[in-house]
Amino acid sequence: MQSKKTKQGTDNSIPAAGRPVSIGDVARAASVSVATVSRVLNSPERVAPSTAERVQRIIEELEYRPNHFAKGLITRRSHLLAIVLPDLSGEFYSELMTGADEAARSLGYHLLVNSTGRRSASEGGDEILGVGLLDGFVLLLTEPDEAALERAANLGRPVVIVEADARSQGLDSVLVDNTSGARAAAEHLLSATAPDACYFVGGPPQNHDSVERANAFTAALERQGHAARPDQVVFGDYGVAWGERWLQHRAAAGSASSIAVLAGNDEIAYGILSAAAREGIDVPTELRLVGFDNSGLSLLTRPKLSSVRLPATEVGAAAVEMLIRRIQQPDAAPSYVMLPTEFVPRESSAP
Amino acid sequence: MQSKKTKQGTDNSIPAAGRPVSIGDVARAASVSVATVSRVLNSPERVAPSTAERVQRIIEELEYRPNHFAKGLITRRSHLLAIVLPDLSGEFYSELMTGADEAARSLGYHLLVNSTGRRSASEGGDEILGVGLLDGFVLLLTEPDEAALERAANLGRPVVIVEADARSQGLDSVLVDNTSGARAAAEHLLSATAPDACYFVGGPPQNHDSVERANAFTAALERQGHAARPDQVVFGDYGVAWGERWLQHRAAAGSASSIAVLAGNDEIAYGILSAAAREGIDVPTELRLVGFDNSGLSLLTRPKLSSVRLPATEVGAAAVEMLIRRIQQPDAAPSYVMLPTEFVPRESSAP
DNA sequence: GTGAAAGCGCTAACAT
DNA sequence: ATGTTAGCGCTTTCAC
Repeated sequence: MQSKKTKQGTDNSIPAAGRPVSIGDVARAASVSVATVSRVLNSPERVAPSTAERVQRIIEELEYRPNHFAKGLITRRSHLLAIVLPDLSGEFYSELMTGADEAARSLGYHLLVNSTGRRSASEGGDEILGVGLLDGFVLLLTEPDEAALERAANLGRPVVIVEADARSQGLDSVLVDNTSGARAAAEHLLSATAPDACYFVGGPPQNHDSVERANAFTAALERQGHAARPDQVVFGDYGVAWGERWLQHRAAAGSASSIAVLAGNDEIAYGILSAAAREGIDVPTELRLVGFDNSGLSLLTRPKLSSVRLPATEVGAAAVEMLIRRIQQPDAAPSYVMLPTEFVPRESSAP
Repeated sequence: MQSKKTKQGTDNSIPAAGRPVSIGDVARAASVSVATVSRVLNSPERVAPSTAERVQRIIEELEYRPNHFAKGLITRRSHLLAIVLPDLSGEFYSELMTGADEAARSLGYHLLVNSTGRRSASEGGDEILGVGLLDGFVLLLTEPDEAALERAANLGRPVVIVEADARSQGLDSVLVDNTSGARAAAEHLLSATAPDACYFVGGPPQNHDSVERANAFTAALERQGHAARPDQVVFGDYGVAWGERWLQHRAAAGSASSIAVLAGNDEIAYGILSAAAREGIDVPTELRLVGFDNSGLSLLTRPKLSSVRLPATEVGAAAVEMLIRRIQQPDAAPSYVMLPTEFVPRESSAP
């Protein structure tokens, strides 16, 4: 306000002190209209090369930076995306975020990462969704949650769901296919170990991924004509201690040798590995072992841990790409992408 | 545009279809002026309780959501913050982000996390800094980089620097004090092991943290009247293999027993631990071991790894709090915070 | 306590 | 190819 009155200097092409340089300042300095400056910025082909160049020079001289609030007020676009997840830690999430961030950047968007603390992603979402400056959301649901999906669908904004099938709500979704990698891992083990000596030591029995991995394992045995015994497919949790416990138990029963194990994740595998070392069971000659997740841990262990790689960066990238596509074509049919996991052989499962 | 013409229904208190509900729609429905609605939203105490309540009800009925572009156009505030870091992965970063995110949320802000890929945080910053919708930035610099700091200072926007002292540029900064934790760890080792049998197996010699940790270690020995021999303080890299190499080397020389080791990070410690297991050296009875970073790894190993905890969440929270303070008081004197690391005793270093 | 009106900086018709 | 002008939705004096 006052800056209007306190304008100093006689050259009115120089903007008033204090106030940031506006498109009007540029227009005045370049002796063109604001519309032309706007065109130089947004559709340079529609302005004469000579003017474009001159305006551009002034823009740089004045260090003009467009006001995105004003721009967004009209375009209703911020080029800001949010990815909402339950937790920021964990290798899977950070890789996913990296992939998402890269995809966003390469498509001219920026990514707002938001953890919801302990609460469900959709709940926390409500909060961030309120921001209103965001063009769309990637929602990561850890537990399938129909209510959460519904809320997401009623957001009135573009949303992509990760780790849950949201087709029922007409939303785009991207999922991880545990089956492909688990199958490959199981077949790898079966290539040198009899089906009745193969084991799956899984994570929580309620966990969706855990069950999917188990099923792929069971199916692989079945394809060899072997119906898995109950003790061949067991569940526990995703911790090291469970893996240790499992192996100790088998060792005590004298049946921890000449076997092959697919673990529900790398931590379980690590537990099995260290317990085996303590029991004097050699990996991989006496016990062949494959983890899951292909975490950093799998490179640390001796022997190095074979594992199944999750398509984390790909998931992030795919989600963002789908989101941007939806922003640009709000009425396109919902798409559904399933990204494969991949068996990564290392020392711990060598035949 | 066309929605203006296609307004249906005779009750003109009902907003035209298609267009989002605006403050004007609310005003009309409540038979007040837009100014009053604005007041209800921003300074309810300045409006009569009865009107406030009525307006509030209409707001909810209509599910009115303020347009933050319009709001920001005037207030020049988005309540959006960005934290720019070189990499999204790593436990330290994710904890830091969690702390930052929580602090931001609790102060009414939202956090935009941005990785700069391989490039320096300040470089990548330029990109995101251009966004213009952001109220301020937390910049994480891994390598001290005077040029980057200068650019950050000339941003013309609130910035807080993490992991680098930016007082020279008049910027707020928050740092990790390696010394406190390293000192405590060293003293813990010295409490039961002679100074000439204590070792520091560090990370890269160029790394600032690495050197700080080494210096604190050396100083602790000195306080016991012992000047560290060259072989007592060595540098390598931050990998497992370096730890293994170091221990194997000592074992080959027959001097890997009855010693105490402070490792430059947990991975080095893990390397030392597994090599020790292979050499038949018991931890902690023959070799007392402390890691650094207090990573997830330290809970996985057997025995569990003593380590030094980095104040990751605290750093994130402090940075965001400082940033918000600066946004609110742009002319306050630059502050400088140093957060202590903390020794966490576990099994691997038990006397 | 409330309303009228003037912008904030920009884009997008519509003219020329 | 360029200029004029009318808003976008909101906050904020300034009156009343």
